Amino acid sequence: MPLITLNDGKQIKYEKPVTGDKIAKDISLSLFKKSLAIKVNEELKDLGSTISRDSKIQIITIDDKDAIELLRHDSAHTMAMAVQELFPGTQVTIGPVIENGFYYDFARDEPFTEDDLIKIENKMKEIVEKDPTTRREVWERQKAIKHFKDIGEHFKAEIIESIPQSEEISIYFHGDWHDLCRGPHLPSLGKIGKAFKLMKVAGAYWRGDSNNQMLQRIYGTCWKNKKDLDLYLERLEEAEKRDHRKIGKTMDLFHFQEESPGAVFWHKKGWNLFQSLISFIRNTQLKAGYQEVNTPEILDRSLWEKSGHWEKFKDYMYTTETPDERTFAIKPMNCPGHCQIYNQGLKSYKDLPIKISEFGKVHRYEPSGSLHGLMRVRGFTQDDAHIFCTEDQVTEESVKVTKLILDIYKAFGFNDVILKYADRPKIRVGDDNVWDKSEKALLEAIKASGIKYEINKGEGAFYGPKIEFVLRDAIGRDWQCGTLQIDLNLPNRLNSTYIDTNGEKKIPVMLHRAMLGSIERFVGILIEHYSGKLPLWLSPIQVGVLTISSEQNDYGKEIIKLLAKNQIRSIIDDRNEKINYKIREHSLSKLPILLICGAKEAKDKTVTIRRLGSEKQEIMKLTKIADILSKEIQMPSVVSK
RNA sequence: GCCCCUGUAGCUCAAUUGGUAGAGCAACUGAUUUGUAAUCAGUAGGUUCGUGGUUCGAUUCCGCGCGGGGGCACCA
Repeated sequence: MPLITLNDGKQIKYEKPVTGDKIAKDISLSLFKKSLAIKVNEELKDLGSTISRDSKIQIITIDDKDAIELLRHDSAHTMAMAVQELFPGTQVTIGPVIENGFYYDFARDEPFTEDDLIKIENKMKEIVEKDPTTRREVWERQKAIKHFKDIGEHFKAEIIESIPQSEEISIYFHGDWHDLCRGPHLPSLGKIGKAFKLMKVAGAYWRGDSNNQMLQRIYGTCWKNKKDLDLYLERLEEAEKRDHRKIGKTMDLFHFQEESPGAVFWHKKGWNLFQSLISFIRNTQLKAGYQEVNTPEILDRSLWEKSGHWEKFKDYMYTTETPDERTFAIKPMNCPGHCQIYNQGLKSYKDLPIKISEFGKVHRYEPSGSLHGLMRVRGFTQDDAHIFCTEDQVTEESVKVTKLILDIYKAFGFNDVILKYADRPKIRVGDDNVWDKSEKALLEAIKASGIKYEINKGEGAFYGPKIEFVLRDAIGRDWQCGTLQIDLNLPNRLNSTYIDTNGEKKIPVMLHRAMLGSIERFVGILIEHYSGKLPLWLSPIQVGVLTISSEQNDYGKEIIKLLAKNQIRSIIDDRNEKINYKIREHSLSKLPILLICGAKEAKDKTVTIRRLGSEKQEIMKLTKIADILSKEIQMPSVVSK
């Protein structure tokens, strides 16, 4: 005799088991018409499911947070239905809900074309219009396997075989069409509404394994109403406008070319930006007790064998044979080099921690399909550092690194950061008690930061646990940049030691850390974050002096000389063009400060300032300008305690 | 690496059933000396990514290679 408690506290007593739709109807007919599903004791279920025990329930309508997932899941089914109607013989596999939408993976020999997508979307609209009702059945496992094999759905049969025995095999019917599915689903497909759109076709491996067959994945998006759909599409457009590849071209920062895929040609403005970042990091970490070094680009194969990288990554390393028949690898990382510097001379516990940093350029032969503008390249520069310390120092050092990284991010306006913590994997090196210590140290560092974090269980490196630093940009996208890893393995392999208080040789713990990660990639992230409108201190050109007519060209040259003396990066535009033309051109190139000088300014020894994004004009004395601008262009100062 | 799409002037894009390429912006030249987001006129600019093939003829159709894009897989 179930006693149903609604989320407003009201209770309804039923004499026998009751379905969700009955409850909704009993509350009000208008609610029933809107209802999409039911939450029973916090678990989302079909509206038609039966409740036989006392339960706390909530009727889910389009206004509930959970509704959108149902809509997207049903959209995936509708798409599969449409595909199978239009392209008989296509096998369905899986079709989950993802952020902003859904996809479904299909097995079909013929590729889907852009035109097919339109056809499929139209067919989906037809299906939604017909509004087929949903029915759930539970099948006996063997019967289900046989059924799906008989109708040629071999992937589905394989999925059923892998479902744990404890779970039931539920089949959902939408009208005549049916699919194996865990559910829950909407009462009928008409409830999906009209705010959906198919986005793109892509390849995807069956079960995410590159050894398996490649399937065709169709991505779609679905929202609760047209307005939300339009907002989403606008957001995509906005992201496209910010694309660093596009902005990088228009701002003349860098380019790529065929002869070196995945390698950046930095133009003078891009390189200036790049160097500003390095200066900032250099200043900040020198204050935090790091020593900067530089190690060889090319090192003998034997060192990589010793470090273990050869065995694991040799297919992704660039190598070179020299005339004396030696094999060298172009460094894919800096740590073995840093161990060599550490190893020079005997170290005492009193010397630790030793923090070795390098803006090391590394090369990795990344898979061709993974290359993506500055975000994934084959040659990149890390703001890398390795901290050699005793086991007792690990916690303190981890806390310091975490704090330093978060402070650095704040300087760019990245205040929304999350941490991902990955602990010991199944296959690993090192004693469990050292793992215990390392994991504890990292967790303490995370807790000390007060930042929210996620745990990636068993995802740590084979040599130690790690934290990854993920920042959220101005339009809400997440980028993984920094990393802090505890390494219990490499110092041992490369014979790094120190003498402890008892005069015994010990192996130090090594912390790997990068803050921006790849500088190349970070430049890309910044371009997209700021949409090209870089803060003054990062702008390759900070000030443009624009003359109104050629009469003021000498005065303009006087100004840029003054600015250069004060290390303000400036250019003069003394072309014979209208002021409107010059302003437009430099505004489009995202030049932050324009100093306009005409006859009036030249006479009064002033300039008129116009800042990017504002039409306000401000007149300033030439005697003050250097002072004011020098202050404004200062890079942020981070003192991390 | 795998699947699909794609590659035309410095940039953004055109070129009807296959008939050896065209526009805007930029560049260059000249005129204009200009007051807060495009002054006017003229000139020049291309082995249509490379390479084979089909064809009387290929930017267009086909094969291969390379690059780029969207995903998947990978990411020390």
